Amino acid sequence: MPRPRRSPAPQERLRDAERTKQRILDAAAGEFAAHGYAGARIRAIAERAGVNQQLVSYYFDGKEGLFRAMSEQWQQRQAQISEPGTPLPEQLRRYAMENLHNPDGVRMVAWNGLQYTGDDPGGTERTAMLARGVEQIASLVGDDNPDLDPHCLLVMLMAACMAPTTLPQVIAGLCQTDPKDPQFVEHYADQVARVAESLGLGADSSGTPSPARRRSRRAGTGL
Amino acid sequence: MPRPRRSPAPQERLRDAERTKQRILDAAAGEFAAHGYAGARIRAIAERAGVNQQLVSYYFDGKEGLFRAMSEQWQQRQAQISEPGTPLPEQLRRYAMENLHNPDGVRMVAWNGLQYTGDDPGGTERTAMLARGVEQIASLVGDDNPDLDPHCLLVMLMAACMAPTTLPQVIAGLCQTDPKDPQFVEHYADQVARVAESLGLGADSSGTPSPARRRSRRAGTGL
DNA sequence: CCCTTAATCAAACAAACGATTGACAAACTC
DNA sequence: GAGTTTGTCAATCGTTTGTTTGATTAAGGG
Repeated sequence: MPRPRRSPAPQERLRDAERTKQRILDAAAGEFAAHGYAGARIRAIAERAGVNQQLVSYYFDGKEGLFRAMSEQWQQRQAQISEPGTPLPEQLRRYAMENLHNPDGVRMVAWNGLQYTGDDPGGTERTAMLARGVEQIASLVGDDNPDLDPHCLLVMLMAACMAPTTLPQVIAGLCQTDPKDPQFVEHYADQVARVAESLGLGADSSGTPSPARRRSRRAGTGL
Repeated sequence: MPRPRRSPAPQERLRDAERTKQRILDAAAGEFAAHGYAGARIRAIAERAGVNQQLVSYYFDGKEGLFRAMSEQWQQRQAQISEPGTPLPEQLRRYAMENLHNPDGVRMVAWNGLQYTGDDPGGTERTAMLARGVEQIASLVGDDNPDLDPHCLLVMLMAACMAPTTLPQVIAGLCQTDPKDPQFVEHYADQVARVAESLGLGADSSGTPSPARRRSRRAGTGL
């Protein structure tokens, strides 16, 4: 049995600063997403990460420093999930599905919104990503309905996508469903996409017709 | 100078349990709305109310009891601000204006959403109020677009209305505006109403055409 | 193999939190 | 007006919080 003395693959060391830092960051993401900044507990984060509580102060600048570091890394990842060239309704459908596949990310944005005091750690990337969406909207709805502000419209759609995470009480009361139920989230995501189509956003900038539409049609509204 | 010994108007007493309780409730609303449950401080609430901290435990069942009592009273008030018979776009415009006139109310709903664990203190009234909105939507959009779920649509619109409070970072980054600026909020509220109209919700159930539309028109969308 | 560096931990610390205690005085009862 | 009730407060308590200290041990370089 060959004993690898200097294996090229980094063998599992007992002490690895980078690995430990990442473990803490991941644990922090879960804890902050679950309870917000004020509700999160350093002890709980350390326990999740399986490390001593003191390491949080050792590697980061206390609770606030950890929160800032975690926010930046998180948003940096988050800003790279959008594929350009995808039709808007499909993009919205996918973002609404984040309520199911990445609820922590959605919650993070929501917490940051309520705790917003003027500075937005790592918000530049998200803004850049969203700006592309604004352009898509502008090119689609611009000549059709010149009184609609693309910026506001995108904000509305984004808020709408996040509703299963941000307004679960309302959904539970109104739809008589568990807001986390995969079937409902899928239904809701579909509805968001359909609303976007109804607003005339059903084609991407290259003129490709939206493939997501199924039985949806649009008769005269009488307006 | 007549000294009123038994004035019919309740003269200002030095000690008035009901008045103090209400002061605490009001202060609690401001504090909880500003910082959420975990971030709110009993000391700060007592300071806001101008009373001794101990009175919170005396009149209510600790922090949690105070939060519950405050939530119930708040939502009970909140559920009575909707005037039936108002066209949906106008109702939405007014609700979006709450971001300006009653930001605490909007923030309360948002905090409750993120902290939702299954029970919703006093959510029955809000559900009843929103159920009327669902019926309006159903009667308006039902035969026009049978694939749109009125429940989901109302949830989306409500989340969209709350965006200036729930997603101020996004608005600040995307619209280059102060999300609290009255001019912007007015603009945003107008936009929400216009979107509702574009979705075919521009008339109330009695068939009255929407009075809120100004320059908005509706050409063929090409769909 | 020794010695320095760095990663980790257990224990303790001061501050802040929510809650309790006991005293006191205004308001009400008779 | 005496006595009971009750609204209020100052002071303090036990707990939890985030952080710091000092010791311990793995890792790496000579």
